[in-house]
Amino acid sequence: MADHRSVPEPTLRRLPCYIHVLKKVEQLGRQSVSTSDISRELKLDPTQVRKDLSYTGIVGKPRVGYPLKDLIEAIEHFLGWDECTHACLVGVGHLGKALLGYNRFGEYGVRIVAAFDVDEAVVGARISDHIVYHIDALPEIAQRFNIEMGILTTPASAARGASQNMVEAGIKAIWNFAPTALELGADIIVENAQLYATLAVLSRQMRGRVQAQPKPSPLRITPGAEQMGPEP
Amino acid sequence: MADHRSVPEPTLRRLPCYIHVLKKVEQLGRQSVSTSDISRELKLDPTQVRKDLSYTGIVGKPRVGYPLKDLIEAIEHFLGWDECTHACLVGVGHLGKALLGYNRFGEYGVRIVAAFDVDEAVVGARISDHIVYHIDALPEIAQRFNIEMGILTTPASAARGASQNMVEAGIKAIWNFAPTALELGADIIVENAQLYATLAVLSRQMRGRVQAQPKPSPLRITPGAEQMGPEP
DNA sequence: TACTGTGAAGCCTTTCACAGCC
DNA sequence: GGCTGTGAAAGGCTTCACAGTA
Repeated sequence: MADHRSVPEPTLRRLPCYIHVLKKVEQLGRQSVSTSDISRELKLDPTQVRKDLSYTGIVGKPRVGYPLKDLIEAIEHFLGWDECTHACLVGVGHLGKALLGYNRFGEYGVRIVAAFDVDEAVVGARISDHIVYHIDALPEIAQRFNIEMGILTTPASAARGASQNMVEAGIKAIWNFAPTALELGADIIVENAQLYATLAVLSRQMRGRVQAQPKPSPLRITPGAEQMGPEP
Repeated sequence: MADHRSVPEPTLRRLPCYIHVLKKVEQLGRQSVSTSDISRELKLDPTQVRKDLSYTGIVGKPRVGYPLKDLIEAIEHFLGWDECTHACLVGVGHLGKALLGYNRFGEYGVRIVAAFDVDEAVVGARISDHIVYHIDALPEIAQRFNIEMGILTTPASAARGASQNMVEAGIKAIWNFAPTALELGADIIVENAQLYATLAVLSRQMRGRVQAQPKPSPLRITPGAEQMGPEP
C-alpha cells in the first residue's frame, strides 16, 4: 500500500490524531516511535495504525519503529499541511471570532488572510489581528490574496448565500461549520464540520443505552466533530 | 428495527442533520415529509434515511411520509435532547467563549450552568451571562448544580488534568474539544469533537487526489467535525 | 402511484494471522 | 524478541430489490 487513489476516509480522520501524539512524543526528546506506542495512546489497534501510516509512504524499521521526525513530516506532507493554503472566514460571530483567534492553523497548512461579514457592527473591526471586510469585497480580496479555501461560520440561514458568494469569488473548497448542507456545483469541495454529530453520540450514550462495550472503546471520532486547541 | 442495543454510530451522527432539515421544512409550514425529501436535501440514499429513522421507533405512512412534528420529537427523544443535561465548560479561551456565547444548546438538551478556568485574567469574569469560576470550585459547584456533562475546551497540555478534575467532581460524560486522547476510567463517557479530522479530509481533497467520485458525493461527515450555528 | 419497511447482497473497514527482518 | 508489512477473514454499514400499503 503506498501512494495513490482512494485513501479510506476513516484513515484521513485519524491522521491528525497521530500527528498530535507524535508531536507530544517528540517533545519528550525521543527519536522514534512504534505503532504500539501510538495505538496505546489512542486506544486503537496497532495493525490499523500501521495500515494508516503505510498510505503516507513511510517505511519503518523492524525492532525499532518509525523515525519520529520523518513520520511527522510524511503525514503532514501527505495531507498537504506542509504547504500554506490561503483561506478566508465568512461569518464573524462567536465561532468565527474563535477561529480567527486560533493562531495555530499554520501547523495545519491554513492561513486565514481575511474575514468577512455583513453586520456593520463588526465590519471594519480588527479581530485577533484580522481585518473584517464587508462580504461585497470578497471577490476582489479573494483574487488579490489568492484565496483557495473558505471557512463558513455564519448561522445556518445565511450559509447558502455566503457559500455562493465564495464560489463566485473563485473559491474551490469550503470548510462548513454551519448546520446545513450546501447546494453547490460538483466541482466545489465541501467538508462539513458538524459539531452536533459528536454531541448526538455522547447524548445517546448518556441516556443509558450502549453501556459497557465488548472492547475498550477505541478513540471515538464521531465524524463531523473535530478538535481544536484553544487557549484557556 | 426499533429501540434497543447498538445503534450504528454513523446513524447517530446523521440524526442531527435530519433535525436541522426537518426544522427548516417545518418553517415552510409543511405537515409531513418523506425520506426522499430529506435525502434530496442531504444527498443521501433514501433507504438509509428510512433505516436511520426506524431506530427512533417512528412509523411513516405510505404515500404520505412522516408527520413532521412527531418525527422531530421522535429523533429528539431518541437522542435525549428533549431533556436538559446540566453541563460545565472548562477552559475559557477563544473556543470556550464561543461555546458560552452559543445560546441554542437548549435545543440539543444541554445547558451550560458554569464555566471554569485557572487564568486569573478570566476567573471572576462574566462571559455571555456565564460566571467564570476557578477550577478549584468545580467539585462544589458540580454537586450543587447537579452537573453531568463536562465540555473540555482547554489547550491540549491542560486537557488531561482538567478531565481528571471533572471526574473527581463526579462528572460522567466529557465532550472533549482538546486535541488529545484522555486517559480516564472505562465508566467515563468521552466523545472527541475533533476539528482537524474534517480539515484533513478537506486538505487531502484539495491536493488533487481523490478527484471526481463515482457518485454525487454524499453529505460528508468526517467523524469528529461538527457543526454549530454561530451568529454573524 | 408514491410512499414505507425490510431481507439480502455488496462494499468498505477493521481485525486476525503470520511471514520477514534485525 | 519485538517490531513492520500484508494477505485473508470478519464485521458493519450501505445499497439494492422488492413486498406491503393507502
